[in-house]
Amino acid sequence: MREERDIFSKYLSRNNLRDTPQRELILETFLKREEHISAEELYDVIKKRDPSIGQATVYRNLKLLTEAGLAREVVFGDGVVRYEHNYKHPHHDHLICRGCGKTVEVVDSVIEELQKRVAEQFGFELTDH
Amino acid sequence: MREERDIFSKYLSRNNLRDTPQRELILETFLKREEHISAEELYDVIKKRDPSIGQATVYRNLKLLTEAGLAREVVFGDGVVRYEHNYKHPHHDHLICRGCGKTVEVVDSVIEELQKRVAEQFGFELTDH
DNA sequence: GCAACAATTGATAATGATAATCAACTATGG
DNA sequence: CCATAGTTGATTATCATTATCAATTGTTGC
Repeated sequence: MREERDIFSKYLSRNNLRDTPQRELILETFLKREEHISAEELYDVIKKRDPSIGQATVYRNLKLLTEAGLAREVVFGDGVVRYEHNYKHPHHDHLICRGCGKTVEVVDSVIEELQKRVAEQFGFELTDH
Repeated sequence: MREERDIFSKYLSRNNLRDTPQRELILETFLKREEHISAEELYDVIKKRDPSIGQATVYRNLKLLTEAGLAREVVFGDGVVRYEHNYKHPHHDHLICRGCGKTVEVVDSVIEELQKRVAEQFGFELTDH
């Protein structure tokens, strides 16, 4: 948590961005959540602590956290972008139940390696999937 | 093309749905396209042949084609659903260039098998990814 | 500490893709 | 050919997200 905070404030000053109470609240709330969360959901949580916060601010700063390398976008295909931890939370895949929406995080190093190889075979550099 | 048409009309009659010129035009235009296409893009193409067609009709019937097993939705994460052939076009993955958007279709049976295995290991039945 | 200035915020309007609505129209079975 | 139920096209609504903009607030140099 301290580390993430450091990364964030370094990112801010390095980019001439400002440290605001809203940003700190958003960062803190995001870090507390271990599962992926949408901007809307995070907004709902944050509103309880600071009802004056605007949802645009949450959207904006989740993007900022992504740029700072602390968050990562995940797209499940239901039209909602979710965010999960990126710092010290290595890449993984998600199994998503079509029935109840429950998700499980999985990693298979063999699959990962094969995917990379397939991509390179076609002249692609694998950044994500 | 004949086969697809048969599948479609069978699907229609089996479900008390009607055969309309719009549906035929949409099916035909969709079948001609080998690459994935969005509802909007398909609408643009179809408009040239029948300017009176409504885009809602295109959206509706692409869904219908999907239910009939002729089309399949693909989600690339840019907020647009695209459709590709499903009949006699087995499952594959897409490599998508972040720069130019170019896509390549790939299949790796080892990856597929491993994915299935990982899913089952967590009690999931793999339907898609 | 404070003025000056640029970054940030919150509210709100705009956007873009897709879905819902509904009156007019049309395919199909009898 | 008629009745009925499905379909269409136009339009409005929705939902997530982004843009706008005036008001506010960090920050930096003095």
